[in-house]
Amino acid sequence: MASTKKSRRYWLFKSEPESYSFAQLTKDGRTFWHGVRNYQARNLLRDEIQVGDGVLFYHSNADPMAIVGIAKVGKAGYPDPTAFDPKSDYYDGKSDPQNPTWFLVDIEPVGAMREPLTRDQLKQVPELANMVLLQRGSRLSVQPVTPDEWRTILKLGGQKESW
DNA sequence: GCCAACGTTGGC
DNA sequence: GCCAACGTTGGC
Repeated sequence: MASTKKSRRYWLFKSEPESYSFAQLTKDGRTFWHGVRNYQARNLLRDEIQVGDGVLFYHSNADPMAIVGIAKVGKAGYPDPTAFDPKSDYYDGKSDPQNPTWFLVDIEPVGAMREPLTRDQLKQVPELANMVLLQRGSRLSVQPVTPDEWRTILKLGGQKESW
C-alpha cells in the first residue's frame, strides 16, 4: 500500500499492576502486550494500532485505579506467540499458526504522570465524560482515546507529547 | 440461530 | 467480597 501518512492515534491499555505495572514497563524498556483474548481488542491490536501511536497506561483492580503513564507503540500488530505455547496461561489450541487468532503490539515507555490520574479524579473532568474507560460496564482492555481526551489527560498529568 | 447458563472483568 | 455487565459456550 502507498505510504499515506496517517496521523497518530491514541489508545488506553489496562493492566493490573500486580501482573504488569508501568514501573515494570519503565524498567523493561519495551514489552509485548500479550494475552489479550477478546475479539474487539484483538481487532484493534491487529488492524488499527500503528507504530508511534500514543498509549495511556491504566492500572485496573488497583489502589488507586489510575492512569499512571504514557507509552508509545514500538511495533504494530503481529501474532501473539503465547497463543501457540501449550505451557502458557494464554495458550489457545484453537488458534492456527497459519491463520492466527490473537495479535499483539509492542509498547515502550515514554514517561510517568507527575501524579497518577485517579479514576475518581478523571470522573470529575467534564471533557472526559465520554471516555470509554469511564462508561458503565466498559471492560475492554484495549480501547480508543480521542485526541481531545488525550490532550486533556496529558495536561492533567503534566506530560508533553515528546516523540 | 436463539438464548440460558456459565465464566470473567473490574468497579465498588 | 459482592455483583453488574458483558462475553462465550453449547444444547436445542
